[in-house]
Amino acid sequence: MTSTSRRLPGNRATILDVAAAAGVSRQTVTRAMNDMPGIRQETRERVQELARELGYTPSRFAKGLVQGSRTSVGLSIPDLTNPYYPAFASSVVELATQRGWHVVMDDYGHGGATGVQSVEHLAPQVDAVIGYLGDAEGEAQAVLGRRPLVVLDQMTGSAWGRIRFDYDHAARRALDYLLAAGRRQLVYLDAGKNGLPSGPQLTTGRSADPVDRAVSTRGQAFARAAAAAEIPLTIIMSPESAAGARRATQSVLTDRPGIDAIIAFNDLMAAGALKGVADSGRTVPMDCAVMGMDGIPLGELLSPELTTLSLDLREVGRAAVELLDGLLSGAITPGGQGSELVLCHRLIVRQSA
Amino acid sequence: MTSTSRRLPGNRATILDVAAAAGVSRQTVTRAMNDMPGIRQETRERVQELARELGYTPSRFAKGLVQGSRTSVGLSIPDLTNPYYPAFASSVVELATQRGWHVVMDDYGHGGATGVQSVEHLAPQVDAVIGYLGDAEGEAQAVLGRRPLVVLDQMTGSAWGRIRFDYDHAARRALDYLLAAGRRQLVYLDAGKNGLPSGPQLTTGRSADPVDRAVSTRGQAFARAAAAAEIPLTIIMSPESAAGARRATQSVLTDRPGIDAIIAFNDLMAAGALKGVADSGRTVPMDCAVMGMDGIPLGELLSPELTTLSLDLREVGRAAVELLDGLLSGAITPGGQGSELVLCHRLIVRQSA
DNA sequence: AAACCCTTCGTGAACGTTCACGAACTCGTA
DNA sequence: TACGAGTTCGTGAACGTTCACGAAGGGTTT
Repeated sequence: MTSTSRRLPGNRATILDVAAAAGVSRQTVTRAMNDMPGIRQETRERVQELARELGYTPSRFAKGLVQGSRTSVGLSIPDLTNPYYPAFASSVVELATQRGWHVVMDDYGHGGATGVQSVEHLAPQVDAVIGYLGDAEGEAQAVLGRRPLVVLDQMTGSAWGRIRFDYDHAARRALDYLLAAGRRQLVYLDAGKNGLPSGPQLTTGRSADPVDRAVSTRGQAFARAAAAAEIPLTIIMSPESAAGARRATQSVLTDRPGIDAIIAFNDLMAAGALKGVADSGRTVPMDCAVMGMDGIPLGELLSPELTTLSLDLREVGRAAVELLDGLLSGAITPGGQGSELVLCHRLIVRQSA
Repeated sequence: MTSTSRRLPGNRATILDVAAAAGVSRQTVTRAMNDMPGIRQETRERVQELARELGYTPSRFAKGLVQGSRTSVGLSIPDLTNPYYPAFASSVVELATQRGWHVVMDDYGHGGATGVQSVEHLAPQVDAVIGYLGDAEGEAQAVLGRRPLVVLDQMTGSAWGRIRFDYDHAARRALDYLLAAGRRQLVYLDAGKNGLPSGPQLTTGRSADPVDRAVSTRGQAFARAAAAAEIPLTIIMSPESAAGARRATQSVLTDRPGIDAIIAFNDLMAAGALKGVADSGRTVPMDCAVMGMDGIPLGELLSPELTTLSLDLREVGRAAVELLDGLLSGAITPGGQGSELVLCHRLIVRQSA
C-alpha cells in the first residue's frame, strides 16, 4: 500500500509509487505511460489517471540511460542581443527540432565568459556543440573529446566541423561596387578582435602593407582587397555596438571630411554609422555611402534602407545542422570531405550605398 | 586487457573501458575524473591521460540518475526573429547560467507549432519551463505535472507562475500623452490573437462598446482606455510583421486621410508603420505620430527614433527566473503570494510621437 | 481432454555512474 | 614484533527506467 521509495527532487513520484498505488508492476506502468501494446485498456486508463494524480513524470536520466541518448546539442552564442545571432539560432533550433534533437542554449557574452568556457558549461549536458566561439581561445574540441563540435567564423582550432565565410570575396564585391559608384575615400569601421574596443585607433592599408594585428579577420580581408585595387583604406576601431559606431563615425568624419564611403563590421554598427553620418550634417548616400555586413532584417527598416553584404542566416543555420548531422552519423569525418564549408556573402543594394 | 563493454552512441567509451585500460577500478577512475581526494597523483594523471585518449566522457544520464538532477529549464519562445524575444531570452539564459541551470530552448513559431506543443516537446528533458505560450491553447501546466511552469503575457490557464503586463496602465499613459499633444484621430494597429492575420478588418471602439473578439488583449486595453477618455479609436488588423504593418498603414491612411496618430501592437510593427506613413507622403511626427510598444533597441536606430511604451526586458527575464527559482525551492507556492507578478510599461518619448 | 494461441501481466537483468564501506599496503612508533 | 594511523584502492549497492523473457489465464480447435 504505502511505498517506501524516496521521492525525486520536487517531491516527484517514481514509477514504483505509481505501480504500488495501482497494484501493478513497473512494467505495466511503463506500458501504460508509453502507449505500448499488451495491456488492457481499463488498466491503462487507471494507471494513467493515478500517474497524473501522483504527479509522476519519468526520470529523463533513467530513460536516457537505458534507451540511449536522445541527442541534445549545445548552441554557443556570444550575444543574443545582436540581431545577427537570433536569426541564426532560430534556424538551428527549428532544424534541430525537426530531427528530434534538443537544443541547450548558452549566451555567454553578457556573463563575461569566453567561447571555450561556454563549451565547458555545455559539455556535461550535450552530445555535440554548434557555436560562434570567437577566435584563438584555446581548444574547445578537446573539452568535448569524441563529441562533434561545429564552429562558425573561426580560423584556428581543431573543431571537427567548420563553417567559414569568404571575406575576401565579399570585400572585393563591396569595393568593386563602391569604386564603380565613384567612391574614393573609403573607411572600414572595425570591431576589433574579441570585440575588445581598443579605442579609435587609425591604421592605413595600402599596397601589401602588413595590417595591424588588432584588425579583425574581416578588416584584413578588406585591407587586402584595397591593396589589390591599389586604393587607400582607412581602418578605424570601435566598440561592437551601434552607439560605439555612431561615435566613431562622428569622429572620423571630423578628422577626415573628405570621406565618401563607410563600410561597417556588421549591420548593427552600420546602423550606428548611419546615425553618425546624419549627426555630421551629411546625407546618406549622397555625401557618404554606408554599407553593412550580415543582412539582418533590421537593415530594411532603417532609413535610408541599408545596403549590405548579406548572408542568408537560415542557410547558415542549415549548413551547421547538416554538417553536425553528418558528423554524428559518421557520414562526414573530422578532417575529410565536407567537414569544412565556405559560404559567400551576397551584395544587397538598397538605399544607403 | 580488452574490454568487452559496449560503446555509447558515437563510439564513446565507458568508465569500465578506462578502468580496464588503466588497470584500476571504476571508483579510481571516478576519483581521477572528478578531482576527488584519496588517489595518488601519478595514478590520477595516468587515468586522465587514458580517458582523454579513449575519448571518455561520463554519461550525463548515469551521473544525473545517481546524483540527482542538475536542474535544466525549458524556454519556449514563439519567434526568435522578433527582436523582442532574444532580449528576453538573453536575460533568462544569463541568470539561469548564474544559478548553474541549463536552458533548453525551443522556438516553436517557425515550425507552425503551438505553445502547448512546445511544452510537450520540452517536457521530457526539463525540470521546469518558462515561456510565452500564447493565449488559450489548452493546458500546458498539466503536461508538466508537478514541475513548475512560468508563463508570460497569458491570461488563461493554470500555470504555477504568471507574469502579466498592465496594458490598461500602458494604454492610459499612451493616450494621455497623445491627446495632450493634440492628436485626435487615433488608430490602433493590432496583430490579432495568436498572430493570425484576419485581414485588414475594421472595428471601432467608442463608449463601452463590446470589442471584437479577434482584437488582442493589448488592443482591448486601448479600446477601454479610449472609451474612458471618450474619444474614438479605430482598430485595424494586420499580420504581425513589419511588412504587414507597412501595408496596413498605407491602406488605412488612404481610407482615412485625417489620421494623426498610430499606435502599433509592438515596435516591429511600429517600424513598418513608420515606413507606411512615409510611403503615403506624410512625415512623422508632424503629420502623423507613431508609437510602438516593447522598447527593443531597434527603436533607437530608426529615424525618426521610435517613441514607445517600453518594457525593460532584462527585468522581465529576471522576474521570470526569480519566480521560477521561488517555485522550485518552495518559497513560492502555486496559488500563493508572489506567484503572479504584474509589470508596467514606461513611456519613452523619442522623436516619432 | 489435450493442445494450442492470444491476451495480460510480472520478474530478472542491464544501462553507467557515484556512494558507503572495507581491504590492503606503507610508514613510523611503542 | 606488534600496533596504529594514514594513504590508496576496490567491491556491493543503489539511482529509475526499459528490454527480454516467461507465467498465468481464457478461449478455441483437434
